[in-house]
Amino acid sequence: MKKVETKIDYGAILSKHGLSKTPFRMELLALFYSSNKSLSVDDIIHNSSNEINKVTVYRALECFEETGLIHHVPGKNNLKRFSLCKEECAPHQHTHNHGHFICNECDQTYCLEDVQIPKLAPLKDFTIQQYQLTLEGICNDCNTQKQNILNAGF
Amino acid sequence: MKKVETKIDYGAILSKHGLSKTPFRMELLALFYSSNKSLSVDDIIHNSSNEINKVTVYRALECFEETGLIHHVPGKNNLKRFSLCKEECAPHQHTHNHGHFICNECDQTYCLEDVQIPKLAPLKDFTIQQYQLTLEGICNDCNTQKQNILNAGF
DNA sequence: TTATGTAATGCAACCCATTTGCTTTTATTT
DNA sequence: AAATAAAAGCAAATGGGTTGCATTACATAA
Repeated sequence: MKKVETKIDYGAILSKHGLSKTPFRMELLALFYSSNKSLSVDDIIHNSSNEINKVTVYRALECFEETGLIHHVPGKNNLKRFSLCKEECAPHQHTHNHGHFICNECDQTYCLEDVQIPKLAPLKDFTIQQYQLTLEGICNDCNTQKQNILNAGF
Repeated sequence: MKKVETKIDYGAILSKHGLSKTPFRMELLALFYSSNKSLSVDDIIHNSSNEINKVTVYRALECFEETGLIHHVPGKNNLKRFSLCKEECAPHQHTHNHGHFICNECDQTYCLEDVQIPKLAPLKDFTIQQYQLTLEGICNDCNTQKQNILNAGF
């Protein structure tokens, strides 16, 4: 069976969200689409084909988030991390009802699209606006890596 | 009915955890025991009776956490916050299965001891070590404060 | 396609929480 | 009280993130 190549028009997506389609932003969007992991500013800088200023990265991420393209996820070490919004998110109104997984080995954050957060009863002392579920542990990438090291004979 | 005054021997607690009982650490421990909120480094410095160096605070918090006296909680603005461990926590092995509430008004973090996180089924791609539920919204302190301002006639 | 307003980039410098190295002081142990 | 270990203090560094401003690239309409 032939695999369907879905070509994504990143330029169109940017335009639709009122953003200029610059080379860097095209590449950044592509990077988000091609990664199942979240991205930090460092990840982005290291994965860019051209030298890119960190301020530019921060500002692009800010715009992307404001227009509903990406959302920030909880991260290790007080580090900013962002993931693609799979569902349609309105600008300034992200509604992500999924959990997140943080790997204690590689500090990566994954979105758990299929882990829904259970509805909560209202609390006496607090007005809840939103809530999130964060799991911590070891991701498969790191697990298999460790396994390989063990098998190598240590 | 007479309220039972439970006098806590902070010195004994420190010793039990292998820590020297210095004036500052005694006071710090007392501060944690007397607060139902989490504490930031700033909170601690402002609530200390003597001038205290921030490095000292950071290192005390580190020790306290390592020995299982306190645990760090998720905080607003990438700020470190800590809360007393109510349950017994082993050193290097905190097991807090309760939720946390972050107030978007005062940036305070509260431990929700009575909000248990529902057990999760194991995940295919991840080994879960622990998980936490973080709520966001407005705490009662801030709510009533706002109410008072409204009632004042604005 | 060229002019023009707007958005994006780059650079330097800054902010501020947290960390590190090292010395001095204080607490604990013998 | 002396010796040892832990904690506190100080100065300086680290590093993620931000701001102001000048420059360049993009988008739109003439």
